[in-house]
Amino acid sequence: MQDETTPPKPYHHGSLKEALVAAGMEILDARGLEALSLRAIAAHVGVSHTAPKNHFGSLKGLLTAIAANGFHRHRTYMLADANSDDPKQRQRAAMQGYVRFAADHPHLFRLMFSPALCSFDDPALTNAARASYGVLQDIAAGLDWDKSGLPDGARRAEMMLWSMVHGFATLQVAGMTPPDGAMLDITDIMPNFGFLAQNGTQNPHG
Amino acid sequence: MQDETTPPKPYHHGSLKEALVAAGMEILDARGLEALSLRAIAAHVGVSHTAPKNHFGSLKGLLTAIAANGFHRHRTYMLADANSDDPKQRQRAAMQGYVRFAADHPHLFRLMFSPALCSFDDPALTNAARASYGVLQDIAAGLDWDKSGLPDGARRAEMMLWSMVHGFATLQVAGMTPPDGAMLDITDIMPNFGFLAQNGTQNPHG
DNA sequence: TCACAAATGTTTCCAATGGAAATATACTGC
DNA sequence: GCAGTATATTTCCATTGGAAACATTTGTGA
Repeated sequence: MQDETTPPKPYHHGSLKEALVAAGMEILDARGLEALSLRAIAAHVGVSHTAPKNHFGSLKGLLTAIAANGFHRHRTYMLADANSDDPKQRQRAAMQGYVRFAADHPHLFRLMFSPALCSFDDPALTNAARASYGVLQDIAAGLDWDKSGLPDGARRAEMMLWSMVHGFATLQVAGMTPPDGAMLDITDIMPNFGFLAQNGTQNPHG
Repeated sequence: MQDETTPPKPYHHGSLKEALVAAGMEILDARGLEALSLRAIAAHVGVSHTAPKNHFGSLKGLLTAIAANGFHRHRTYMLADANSDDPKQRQRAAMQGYVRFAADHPHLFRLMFSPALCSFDDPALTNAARASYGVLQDIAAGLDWDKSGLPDGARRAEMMLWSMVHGFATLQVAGMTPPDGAMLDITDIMPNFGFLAQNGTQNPHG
């Protein structure tokens, strides 16, 4: 009963690993994190729900690979305007990229910061996450917000910057905006640290 | 076969609604958000897994009630030192309370900010969340960080404060601390806004 | 007091999920 | 060619949330 002109579906997929990650991304963006089941991903590729086990061990392993891929994209978003001449512009772009990524891929963003879903013991994931964090580190290094005299200024600067932008993105993804709810830009809530200050069109007083 | 001295378990619980919420809290703190199933909560109280439906409609309804209760506790944490004479001390205490709540009840904290798990259409939840947010609003109102000249300064001050403290708490709950990982205090990463500056023992340079 | 409705719980059943185990098929090195 | 490994399927199972039918208690109005 097999049509001879169309070759039968091969038993082996050939690049199932990559296909599963790609399928997961599509499901995430199209139907959300709650729809991202092992069976749904497998069905999207056209394999049985136990096939992924050979490549990822378990659902958590697959989600971990998806999250790692997400961190690569995340970093790309932050480096969007990395070639700009103006360092302030680069800094602004990185912050906005962090938030824009979360807005464009809210479910992927949630997955990436859910240790219950993906394993941060996996080197591929931790390396990707660290690379993404590195962009923030570079920015924080150029920051002179700290007049306290406390030690560990660099680490505290990073944590301040990360907390602010991550909190902003997280709350936005969760749909939690202040009561009256108009959309804000991350650069509009940043204090003036001697960076992000001369905000061109938006801040004529800089 | 029923022992006549011990009355048989009554068919009706009497205060199942409250008991289920309390059971959920205990499971959250003891076994985590992933263990918080409808059946687990019901079993903890000693009723069938369909009994909660009469009071909460569905699992999501029950989780919503638990989250609402969580926001009340959250607010209590933030108001821990609300009677202090020093306004700076009150502000510090509120920030630290926000973070301390997340550290003490990480799974409850995650639940409270998971719109996929609990319904923010429920007035009980939104009211509790708003009350908690009100504490932050009061603090932000006393903040003079904004020299930008942009409009909506109050709302942006709130969002800045909320983003920073929520991001810090969220990252901490997710186990994401900067690479070298020593624990920081939220007040040690806050910029000097003319508040939180004179940090007594920790900041002799204030 | 009694009939009857409403509220509260239970039992039973069902579909969906992730995973384990056994099996089938294809590739690879010798 | 042929054994051994890698890849994928089929089958089975425990767990989960929910729907439906039924049981028990409580409340209400004549």
